[in-house]
Amino acid sequence: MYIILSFVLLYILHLPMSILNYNRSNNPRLSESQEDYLKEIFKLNEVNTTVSLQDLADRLKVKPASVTGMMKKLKQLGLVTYEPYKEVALTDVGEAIALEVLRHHRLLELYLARHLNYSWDEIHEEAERLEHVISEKFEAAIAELMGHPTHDPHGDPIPTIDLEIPDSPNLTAVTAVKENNHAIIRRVMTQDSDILNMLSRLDLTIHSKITVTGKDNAGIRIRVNENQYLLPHSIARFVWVELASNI
Amino acid sequence: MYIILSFVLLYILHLPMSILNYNRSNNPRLSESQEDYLKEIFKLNEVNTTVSLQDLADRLKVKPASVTGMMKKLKQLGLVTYEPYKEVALTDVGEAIALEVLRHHRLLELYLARHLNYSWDEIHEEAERLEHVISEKFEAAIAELMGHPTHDPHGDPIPTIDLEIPDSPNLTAVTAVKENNHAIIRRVMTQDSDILNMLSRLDLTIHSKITVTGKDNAGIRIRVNENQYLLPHSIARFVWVELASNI
DNA sequence: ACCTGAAGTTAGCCTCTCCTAACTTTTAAG
DNA sequence: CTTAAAAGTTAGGAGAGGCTAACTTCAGGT
Repeated sequence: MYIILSFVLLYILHLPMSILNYNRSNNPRLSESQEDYLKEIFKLNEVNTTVSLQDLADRLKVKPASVTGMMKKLKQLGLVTYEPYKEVALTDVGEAIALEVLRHHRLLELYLARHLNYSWDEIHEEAERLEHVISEKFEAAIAELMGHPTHDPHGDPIPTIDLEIPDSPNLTAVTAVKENNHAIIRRVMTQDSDILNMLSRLDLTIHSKITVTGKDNAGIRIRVNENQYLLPHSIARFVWVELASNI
Repeated sequence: MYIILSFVLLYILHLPMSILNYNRSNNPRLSESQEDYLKEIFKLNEVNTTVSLQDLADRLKVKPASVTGMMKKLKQLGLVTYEPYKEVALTDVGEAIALEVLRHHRLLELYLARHLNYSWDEIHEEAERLEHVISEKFEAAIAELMGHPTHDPHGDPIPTIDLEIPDSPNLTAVTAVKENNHAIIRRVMTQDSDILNMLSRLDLTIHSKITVTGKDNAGIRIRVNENQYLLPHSIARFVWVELASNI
């Protein structure tokens, strides 16, 4: 009864229905698996133009057959668009849910680092489990406590409460920086704890100031705090920087 | 290989195997359901002499048939003792796991209250979901941050790292306090948020000092901070106090 | 000692998410 | 333009954890 009334009210007020969809608490509660699928589709979509089921299967560590099955279910729920043998994409509602989960994840990563003394190679795994179970109240509480931060400890943007992705500075791959140029590390696009751990042992973390001193086919040579390091391509490819004129 | 070596080492050193069992990280990872069953058996066992499957079914909001099924599984895993048509009890390993989950729960409740401004009627539900997914590191971090507390916001004891239940003061049911006697509230044995919410609106919370001013069959009359209230039996029965000679 | 109702069990079924194996469609290389 | 490899689908099944309905066992009151 109240539900019907709400719809009538919405119609009278000419409000877009979509604002309802974007409020996660109004959506049917999804399983953790389903949230993971949506989140992964979103992340792949940021990198690739098109999302293949194979990629999805690799990232989620399941077999392609399982992905096909889940895509049918998510389509049924109106969260993805998909036809057999075609690529997948999120609907607006699906994307909203993905962003909500991503917001939880990244807020949690920052919270763990700032308030519970986690190092940046430990936060991902813990946030991966917590992101599905925290309430809106928990989300609001930590966001408030941290002053509504815009980026997590890896430099990844944290979706706002309205599920917008905040602007990031214009970034360059560190591998593309010219010799003798200065730069500030702004984003490290991996969650591999060995790599993160190694980077921080070299004093390389978000906001570190570096100078590129040379490049060869082994990797890229940089100076940080008076120290010289060779950053192999296998690691350098994850590091994104903001160019700086001086240092 | 290393595993075999560890066992050999244990044998040489004559260490009891059981110390391994008591370390949860060495136990096979249980499902959230299984953890909930163990926790509930433990809590029922604290109150009743014997744990019936019916009680368990009620507490877990599940049908008795499901409990029978799970008991078989937990027995298989060596976590409970049980024969058809007989009562259930935890084994030492089962109890250790129950205490570990309870420790997570109660530490989380206190953490939410102290650090994220949750009121005591909101903490239980959130902790109920988080308790299963936090790591040992998370547990250690919040325990450390709070100075290894012994009791949660409802006055329930928090099992120590070694899974011992800390001593609590000798408590009396508030309904058993004599007229004109003083007492301090030390434990409120319910998680019902309506009741908790109502109590805190009356300034009744852990460590509140009260005086019993009268009793009749509607309930018990008390004074708190110059205010007089009637506490109905339906609520008073959850409140446990420490007797105080003066106030 | 018996009977009845409560407590507990069993069998069979459901949904969820994953799997394998065999198949079909798409794509890209020659 | 053909064709083989890659990508995706289908069918059938596993196991976890619920359920209902029908059954068995137990325990208390007369």
